[in-house]
Amino acid sequence: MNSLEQQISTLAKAAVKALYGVEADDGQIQLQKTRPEFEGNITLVVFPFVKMARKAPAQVAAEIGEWLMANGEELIAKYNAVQGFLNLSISDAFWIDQLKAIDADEHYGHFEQPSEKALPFRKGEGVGSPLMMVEYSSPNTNKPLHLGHVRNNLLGYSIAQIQEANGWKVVKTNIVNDRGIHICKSMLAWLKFGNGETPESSGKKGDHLIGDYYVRFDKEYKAQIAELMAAGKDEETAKREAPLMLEAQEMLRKWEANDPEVRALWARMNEWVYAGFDETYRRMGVSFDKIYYESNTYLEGKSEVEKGLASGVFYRREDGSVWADLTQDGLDEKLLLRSDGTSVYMTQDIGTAKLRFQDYPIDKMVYVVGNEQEYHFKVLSILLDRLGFPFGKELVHFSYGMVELPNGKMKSREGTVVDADDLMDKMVEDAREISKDKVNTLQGITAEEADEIARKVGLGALKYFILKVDPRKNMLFNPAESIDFNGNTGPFIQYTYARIRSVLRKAESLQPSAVSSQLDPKELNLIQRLCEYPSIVRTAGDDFSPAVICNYAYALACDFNSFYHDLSILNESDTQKKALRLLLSANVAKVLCSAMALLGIEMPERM
RNA sequence: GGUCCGGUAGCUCAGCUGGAUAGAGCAACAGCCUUCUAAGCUGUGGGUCUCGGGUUCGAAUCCCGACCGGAUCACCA
Repeated sequence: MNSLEQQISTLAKAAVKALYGVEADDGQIQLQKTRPEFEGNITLVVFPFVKMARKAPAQVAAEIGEWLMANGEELIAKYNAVQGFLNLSISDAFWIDQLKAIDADEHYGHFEQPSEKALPFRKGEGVGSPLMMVEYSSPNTNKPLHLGHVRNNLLGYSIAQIQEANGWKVVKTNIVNDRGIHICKSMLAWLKFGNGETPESSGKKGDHLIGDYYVRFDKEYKAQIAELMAAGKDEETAKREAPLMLEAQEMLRKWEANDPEVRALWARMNEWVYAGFDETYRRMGVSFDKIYYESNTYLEGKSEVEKGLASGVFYRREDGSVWADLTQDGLDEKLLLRSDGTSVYMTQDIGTAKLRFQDYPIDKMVYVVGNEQEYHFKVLSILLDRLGFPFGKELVHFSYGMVELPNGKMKSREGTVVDADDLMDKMVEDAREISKDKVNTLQGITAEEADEIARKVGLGALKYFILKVDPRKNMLFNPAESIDFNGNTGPFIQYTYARIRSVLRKAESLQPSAVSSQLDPKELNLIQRLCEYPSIVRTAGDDFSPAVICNYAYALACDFNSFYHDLSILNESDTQKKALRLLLSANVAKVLCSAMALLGIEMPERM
């Protein structure tokens, strides 16, 4: 609730008290933005008072309207009552004050402290902002990043920005799954079929090179299975006994036993992958404050499980495997250590949590991981809590939906993936193509500037396309249809910004003190929109939803374009009106830029 | 089968803490550039908000029940 809503709310309560002698509670004060087809800015829904007034809704609305006009201290300029809706027109002076306040606030829309709703269990104990750790990306090191990872990375990065704006100290982290059978598969295929190929020798990006051998492994493995089945084995047996699989498993055992050769190869190939990932991350514009590797955390997890075993949180079965009993919580029993003593995913996550908590005073832990792992995180939350991690019980699994292709899910091994690097290339290329038609507006720019614009716009289109969808929902990506640059898109918002910047470049300095005191409806509408921004940031933070920011930025850009179309800024002869429009435009640009920054989208000065 | 999530225009999606005649974009059609960037603006057509009950002044929104789609319930990650 912003200050206007607060003021109206207080006045409305007083009106109800004075007119009908009843104390209205907060839940009965329902305010909404007035629909465009009616006159007014803010609307009070009076249905809740109809019973206590024992009058027709329209009459109640009119009575409250009259009272507010008489007692509203010039805040309310006009009112009209339509059925049970009381539409209030707020005075121009109020809006102009709001605009000046927004202009004066360098960090408009950013908060010092998290909202009440988001406050953690350690409330008040620490000094300064509470700390939120956001884990995202978390790739396997056997293949390059694809569109699914892109959604994860963009959501994770954006959520981190949004929470920072909401007053959290945020640590972005990445847990790299750098060990396991999948990496061994790539390693083995490379040894057998690679002929010593390196990123340098082939010119391939390291992660792509490794990914190629992962696919190669699968191909050869399937051939062996087919061979065994042709020789009379059933499928299960063939899968289990295929020589390549046995070799890969042997390699994993050697890795766990610290075999120097296997470890050296593993380290070398992982380095190739990291170099490739770094490039993709840099291009995507995401970053991390701290990176953990599972090869370093899984042993920590084992010892945590041992401790839990000693303290009776877990139990050991006859075959030596270790389990947690979650039946009290309505869940199953969960394996933590296999009978051969090796760790599972859950074990590693416990170990990672331990190290993280040693490294940072975490108040809130957020895992950005797909919705197929909801059960896993439900269990992890309970286990961390039982093991005594303060953030365990309230950990947030920021669960998002899959990215689907027209023919279904993406599968790395089957090659039905949209590669992250290719996709970014394509987007930037498309942006460059489109801007070629705009030579008249972009004349005189250097090749570097043109590259920068294409990069920002192409990536902006991609990021907005992904982030505007409610994270919880599955989303569809059709590679055959290119992502739009018109309509409800990133470039639309960037274009709006570039237009404003162009106007501001041509204008003299801003003079907030010399603005007009009269507002055109389009101007008022824009100011009102700007006023919504802080509460939008709060909602996006509380709900973990970059989509909320997207919707807002789009609405703001729409409002501005309508204003821009109807009213002249630089050619306005009334200097006070001109000053107001410049001030307004500058602040729309500021808020658009701020909102897009929360999405990780950069704004071009011209396009 | 149990649990969780989703179903809104031809397509992609908003709206969901109950409020006025359910909104955008794309696609289709018709207009607007001698004037601050036309990646823009304006208009037209397009809906059984999956279905059936219930709650109430009022339901796309809340509750119950179907149906459809997805995820998950591994000594996988």
